[in-house]
Amino acid sequence: MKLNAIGERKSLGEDVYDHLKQAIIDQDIEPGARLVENRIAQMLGISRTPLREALHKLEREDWIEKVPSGGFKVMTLSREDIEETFGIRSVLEAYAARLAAEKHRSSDLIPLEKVMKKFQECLEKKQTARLPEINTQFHDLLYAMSDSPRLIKMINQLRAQISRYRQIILKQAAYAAASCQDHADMLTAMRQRDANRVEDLVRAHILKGKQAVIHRIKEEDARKSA
Amino acid sequence: MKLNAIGERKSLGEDVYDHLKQAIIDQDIEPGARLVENRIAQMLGISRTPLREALHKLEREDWIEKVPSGGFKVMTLSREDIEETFGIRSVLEAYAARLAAEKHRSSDLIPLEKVMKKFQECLEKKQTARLPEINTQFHDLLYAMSDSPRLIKMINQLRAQISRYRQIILKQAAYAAASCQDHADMLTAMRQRDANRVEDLVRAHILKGKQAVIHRIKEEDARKSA
DNA sequence: CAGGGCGGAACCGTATGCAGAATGCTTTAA
DNA sequence: TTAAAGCATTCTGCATACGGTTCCGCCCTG
Repeated sequence: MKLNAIGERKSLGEDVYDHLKQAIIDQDIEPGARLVENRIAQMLGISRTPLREALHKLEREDWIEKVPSGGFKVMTLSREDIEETFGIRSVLEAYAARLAAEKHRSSDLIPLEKVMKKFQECLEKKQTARLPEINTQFHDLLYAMSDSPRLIKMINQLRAQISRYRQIILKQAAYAAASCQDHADMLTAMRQRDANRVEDLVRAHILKGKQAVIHRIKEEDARKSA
Repeated sequence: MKLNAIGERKSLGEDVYDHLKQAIIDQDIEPGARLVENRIAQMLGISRTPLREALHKLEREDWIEKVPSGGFKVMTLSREDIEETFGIRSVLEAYAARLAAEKHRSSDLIPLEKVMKKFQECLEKKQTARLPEINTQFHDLLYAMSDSPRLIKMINQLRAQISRYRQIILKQAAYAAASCQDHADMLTAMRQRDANRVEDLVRAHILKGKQAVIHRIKEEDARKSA
C-alpha cells in the first residue's frame, strides 16, 4: 500500500480513476474511443484488476459507457446532453445558493469577497487565463456555505462533466464582464441574506453560461458544415 | 456469458450489484455492517472479482463507503442525510415536472390519469399496500415526460436511497389522502400546461413527504430513548 | 466480382494465487 | 492482575491465469 504526500492511502485503482478522468476531460482520449483493457493496463504499467475498478467507477459517473458486445467506450456528449446538464445545474446551484444565503455565517463572506475582487483584478488586467480557476473558487466557496455535502458533490460532478465547455464561457470578454458583475450582485444579496434574490441570480448566471456555450457550439457547427 | 429472460447480457457483477443494493434497501444487511469480500463471495457462490466490481459501483452511489483501513461498510443515513436528500429531490423533481408541463404531448396524460384513478381506487378500498408502487408509477410517468434522461436518472437514484423512508409516508392515512389530491391537482395543471403551478405543486408535494418522514423518525427516536 | 463461411487473433468476464497490512488473541512479565 | 508484546489469523489489494465470445480478415464458392 503506497502513501501519497499527505499520508493518505491511495490505491492504484483510485489513481488510475483520477488519471483516466482527467484524460477524458482533456480529450487526451478522444470521445467515442474504445477502451481496451490490456492496452491501457500496459500503458500505465499496472494489471487489469485495478484498471477495471476504475472503469466501473467511470461508467457509474457517465464518463464512459458499456458497449453491447462488452468493454467500454468514452461517452460522447451531444448538444442536447450539454443543454440538459446546464439546466440541471441551474436548479441545483440555485438551490445551493439559496441554502448558502440562509445558513452562512457573516465571516464566511470575507474569503468570498476576496475571490470576487481577485476576479475583478484579473479581468481588468486582462489575465483571462486565470479566470476559470478563480471563477470556480468563487462558486465553490459559495456552495460550501450550503452545508449540504451531497448537493455539493452532485454539483461538482455535473460541472466536471462539462468543464471543457465551461472554459469557453469566460474566454468571451462580454460574458466574463457580466460574470464579474453577477458575482458582485450575489455577494451583495448574500450580505442581505436575501435567499430569493441569490437563488435567482445564480440561476440566471448559469443559464447565461448555457447560452454562451450554445452560441459557441452553433458557431463551430456552422464552421464545420461550411 | 449467461443470458436472462429477455436475452440481455447480464454479467455476474451487475447481478450481484442489484442483489446487494436490494439487500441494503431491505436492510437484510444492517447499516454500518462491514462487508467481508470472502464471506459474501462464498454466500453468493461466486469469486471475489465480480463482487469487487459491484462493491466499487455501490461505493460510487453512496450505498457503501470505504473504511480507512480498507474494505467497505454499509452507509448509515443520519436524519440530516435524509432531510438533505428530500430537499434535493424537491428541486430536482419540481424541475422535472416543469419540463414535463412544457414538453408533454396531450396523449401522454392518458396513462397518467389512469394511474391517478387507480391510486384513488386503492385509497378508497383501503388497499394501502399497493399505494407505494402506484405512487411511484405516477411520478415515473410524470417525469418521463420531461424528456431529460440524466435528470430522471438522478431523481431515481435519490429516491432509491431513501426508498425505505418513502414507504412510511403513504402508510399514514392523512398523507395518503393528501397525496391523492396532489396528484389530481398536478394532472389538472398539466392539462393547462401551467408549468409554474405544476412545479410548485410537486415541490410542495415532496416537502410534505419530507415532513411526514421527519415526524415519523422523531416519533421513533422518542420511543427509543424512552 | 460479390457474398458467405471459416479460422485465428483479440478481448472480456471470471477465478485463483500471493504478499502485505490490520486485527485480535494469547502469553509473559512487572 | 494488568498491560504490553508478539504471533497467528484474516482480509484486502494486486497480479496472473483461463475459458469463452466476438470480431475481423481471408479464402472459397457461386
